[in-house]
Amino acid sequence: MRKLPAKLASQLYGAAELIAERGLDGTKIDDIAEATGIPKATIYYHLDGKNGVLAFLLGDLLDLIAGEVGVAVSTVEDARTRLEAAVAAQLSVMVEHPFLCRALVGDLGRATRLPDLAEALRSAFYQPIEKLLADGVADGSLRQVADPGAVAMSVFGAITVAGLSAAVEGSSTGPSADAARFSAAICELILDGLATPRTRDDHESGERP
Amino acid sequence: MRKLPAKLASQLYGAAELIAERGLDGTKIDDIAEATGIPKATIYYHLDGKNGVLAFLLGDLLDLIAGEVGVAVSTVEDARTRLEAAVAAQLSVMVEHPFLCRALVGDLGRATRLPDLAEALRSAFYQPIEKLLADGVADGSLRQVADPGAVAMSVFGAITVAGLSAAVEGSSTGPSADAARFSAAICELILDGLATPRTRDDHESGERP
DNA sequence: TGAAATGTTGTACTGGCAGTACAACATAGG
DNA sequence: CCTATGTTGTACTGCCAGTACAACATTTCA
Repeated sequence: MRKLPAKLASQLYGAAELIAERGLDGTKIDDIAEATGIPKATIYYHLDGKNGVLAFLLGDLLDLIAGEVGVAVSTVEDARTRLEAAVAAQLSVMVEHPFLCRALVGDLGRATRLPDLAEALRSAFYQPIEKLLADGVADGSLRQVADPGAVAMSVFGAITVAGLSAAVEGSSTGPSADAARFSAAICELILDGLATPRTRDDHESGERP
Repeated sequence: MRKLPAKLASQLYGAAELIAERGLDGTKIDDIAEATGIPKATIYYHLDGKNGVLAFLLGDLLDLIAGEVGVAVSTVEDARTRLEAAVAAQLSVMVEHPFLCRALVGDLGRATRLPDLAEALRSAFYQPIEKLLADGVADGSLRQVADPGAVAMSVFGAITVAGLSAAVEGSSTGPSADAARFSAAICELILDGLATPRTRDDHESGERP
């Protein structure tokens, strides 16, 4: 069931929009066959049914994200700069694959129940961030926080939800402009915060009860 | 659908864990009937099938969240303080209803395709935040940002994903401790940001001596 | 009280669709 | 040319959501 021929793989992408639009449940195997031009029997020959189709498509997306983020993160810059690059990379891949992102969010439950995908999700989205935050504390470019795990999860949420919303909504300005806009907004938020300077000073004397 | 009798409503909650665990697809109507003690025919008499069950459960959760957050937001404090209260309120409801939260995230696609729920989702989660950010700029307790919509979406993501993860993971310390921990982490992040003070000065020309 | 309205439930059935079985056909490569 | 492996049409199976409906229960109110 592994190593799908390249031709079939590319045809399969034709199913992404369908799945994004109606969800996997609302999509019949015969619809997928028709939309992709791959006969039903052939789909079953290579893939493990509907879930297999989803797993293939999303696995690809996650690999792509993990790859781009991986590149963005492996520079010699300080962690803060790499964090900005990682945010931009993740958003850019997401915005360029709106159908896959919509399929992902729409069938998130299924995706997390497919063992490989659950792990791929984690390593594409969450882990790079967790690591960057730790690096940042080490190299002094990011603040030490009280609960790094919880903060990493929130940062992950901020980026991912923004990315999904960008992917879902589409835009007038084109994908790369979108990615840049969201990326700037997220970095502004997670790096500088929303408190006005006055309020910030109130806090710096004593950390918290 | 008409108004479900209170007794049935309370029994229906027995289905939440099932749905959270296996997803709505993996849950047969007969399983729901057995788990709740409500005969299948009765379920169909009152509700619109499986989706109806999900819609009822999630609708309830969203109302609860919207309600608590609504209370937290309607004080006379400044927007920043109210934002902290709203975060705490949302997390506390989420952590207290882990099964419903897991069902929500697992069947997010379905949920967003159920018209009432899509709107309820938006008004429970996103809108209060959007409003608070605007209020904060007005009353000076929060910074003006370049792209308020994108920032609101990210804040929404930070809170919601953290809440979901708290709900999914469960905890050793008990629900209210969890909510407090995450709430503190999120506020630290979205109010003060992660950049070290040195780096912050690089950005805001005349802010601090 | 009694009878109509409304709700409750068991049982039996239907239809749609995922997944399977398999045979016929194609193609590659050794 | 013969065997491996891949491709595809067709026909079938089994599961399960949803429906139909009749029998029974409870509430309402005249």
